[in-house]
Amino acid sequence: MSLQEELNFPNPVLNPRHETMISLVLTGALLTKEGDRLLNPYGLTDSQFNVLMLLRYQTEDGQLNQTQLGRMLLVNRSNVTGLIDRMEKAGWVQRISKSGDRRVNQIKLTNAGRRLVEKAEKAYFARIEQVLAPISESEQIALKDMLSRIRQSIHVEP
Amino acid sequence: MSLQEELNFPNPVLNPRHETMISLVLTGALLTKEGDRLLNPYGLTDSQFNVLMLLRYQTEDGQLNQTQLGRMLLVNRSNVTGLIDRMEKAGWVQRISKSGDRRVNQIKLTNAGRRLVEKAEKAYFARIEQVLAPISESEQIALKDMLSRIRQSIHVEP
DNA sequence: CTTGAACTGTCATTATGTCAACAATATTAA
DNA sequence: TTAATATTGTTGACATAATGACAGTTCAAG
Repeated sequence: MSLQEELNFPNPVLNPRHETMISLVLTGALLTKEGDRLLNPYGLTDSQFNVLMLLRYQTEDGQLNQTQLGRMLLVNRSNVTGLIDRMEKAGWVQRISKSGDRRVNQIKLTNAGRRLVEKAEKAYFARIEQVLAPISESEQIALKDMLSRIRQSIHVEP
Repeated sequence: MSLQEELNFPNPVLNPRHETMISLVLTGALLTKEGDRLLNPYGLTDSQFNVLMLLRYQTEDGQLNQTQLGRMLLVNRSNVTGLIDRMEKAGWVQRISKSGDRRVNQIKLTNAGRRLVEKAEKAYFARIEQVLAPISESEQIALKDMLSRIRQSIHVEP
């Protein structure tokens, strides 16, 4: 199906670069929405799942502070306040004050949070397998390489 | 630069499918943020620019109703109300009641809206050229094809 | 023709994201 | 040591998005 049909456009997108751009943004958005849909039965949003996964796989000692979380999620640290507020209220993480730096909140998975992410990631990984099934292993490498080059190119000053 | 470095992760992402997934979502998010950054000097958000572009290039008669806009932007029509409210207040679009169906608002570019999108799209297209420059024409075709297959695969029932 | 279904736009609620400003705390320079 | 600078988390204002409910309108089945 063409991009034009997918988006209910009456006219084709003429500029090929523009079409590639739309295709990239659209795919990212649809994958995010699909993640949200999949995680909904677990009471999780996509952002909350990402926090749980970071605390599970991307810590030195099981803890990350809010600024580190913001950096890894690529969002402003002001967002992390509310995100952790809601997750703490749900009982999945807790704030622990850091000894030696009273500015810092260390965030840590609770047992409930760990159990939840273990369940949710199973469904998530299974769905990823399905969604990426039509891409062969060598294609996947080529895809990652192209995406990486595009991201590098964004960071170069316009 | 590896995905791990880009995201300030202390550990690598072990599952290759998961890494591809992260790469796709990340690239879409960064491109969207870059669009927002680029459009900011014009007083536009990414969503508002998309509305202007749809009204410029994807209409039969210069008009789209709010439900059509929602479908083309891939958002719920309830969001379009506020989006058009703000754009109408800014003077870029106007609501026109449809003769023959009193439920419908037809949305139309104003002259100010047309002038604005003509300026903004120049900067936008120029930036797209830069960002996608590291991808050759044949790579671009392969990329679009892979992305299209992934999107089709999302729509298949899990 | 009337009744019920479908569609359109709006609104409230919730969650996420931006940015700018702020107080508290740490760190660096003089 | 003191003064300037930087960092951390929070808050408020604003924009976007999903969902569910609603009234008004149109359409279709009977």
